[in-house]
Amino acid sequence: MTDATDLFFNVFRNKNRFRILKLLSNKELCASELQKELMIEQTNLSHDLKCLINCQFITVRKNGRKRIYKISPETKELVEEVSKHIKKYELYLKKCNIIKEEENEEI
Amino acid sequence: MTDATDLFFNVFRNKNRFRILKLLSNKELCASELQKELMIEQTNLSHDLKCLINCQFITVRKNGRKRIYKISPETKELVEEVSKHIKKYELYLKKCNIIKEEENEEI
DNA sequence: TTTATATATGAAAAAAATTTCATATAATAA
DNA sequence: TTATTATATGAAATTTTTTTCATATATAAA
Repeated sequence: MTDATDLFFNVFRNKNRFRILKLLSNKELCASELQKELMIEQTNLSHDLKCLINCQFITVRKNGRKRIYKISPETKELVEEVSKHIKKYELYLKKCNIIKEEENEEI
Repeated sequence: MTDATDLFFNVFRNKNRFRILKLLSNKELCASELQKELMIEQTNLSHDLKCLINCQFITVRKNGRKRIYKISPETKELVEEVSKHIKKYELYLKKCNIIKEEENEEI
């Protein structure tokens, strides 16, 4: 069951994890900086960071009592490609939502 | 909460839905043909197809008692790009799995 | 028309993922 | 040392997704 496709989506499917990866694409950040940006619970963020580390999508290094997170070059490239596509098909994707909303109105 | 990123992942995150899109990238297929290829439950497939139709990632047309599914050109391009990336980083993604397995062994 | 084939649907059950909570650890400052 | 800051962890609770089940519908063949 765990082929490359699964592994890819296991990590990327999560909105917060994807947002973390996008932030780390710009520069290295520590957990508290990520927390401030993403407005998510500390403990929650910590779980997501662990997930990303397990998958080697990001790496950590200690600096005082902070931990600095860094995205891997391969993952950075991947995030940029996916972001590009989401942006490119934004209108198209938003249309999907309109259809869903119309469906809900019918009920 | 429903921005383009969410919408994108809502559809693409599912393994079966992604496999459907990959099959439809090659040629139009009816549900029973998809079922044979994917080896998934009829009712299950039907639910996934509905999801993809709702999002306009695929379209349907009737032909006798069969329904022929067709991927949209934009989605086809998107699937190809993501597939290309998954293939490119296959080894890298598989490493993630090894790490997870090692973690499990420690327990 | 009855039967068979192809597909859809909705609700319940099951599984998986995410969030919350309570607490732990590690490093530095006081 | 003790307190504080920064982050991690595991388990329980919650939420979301997927699967299953029972049944419906639509078309064509017999």
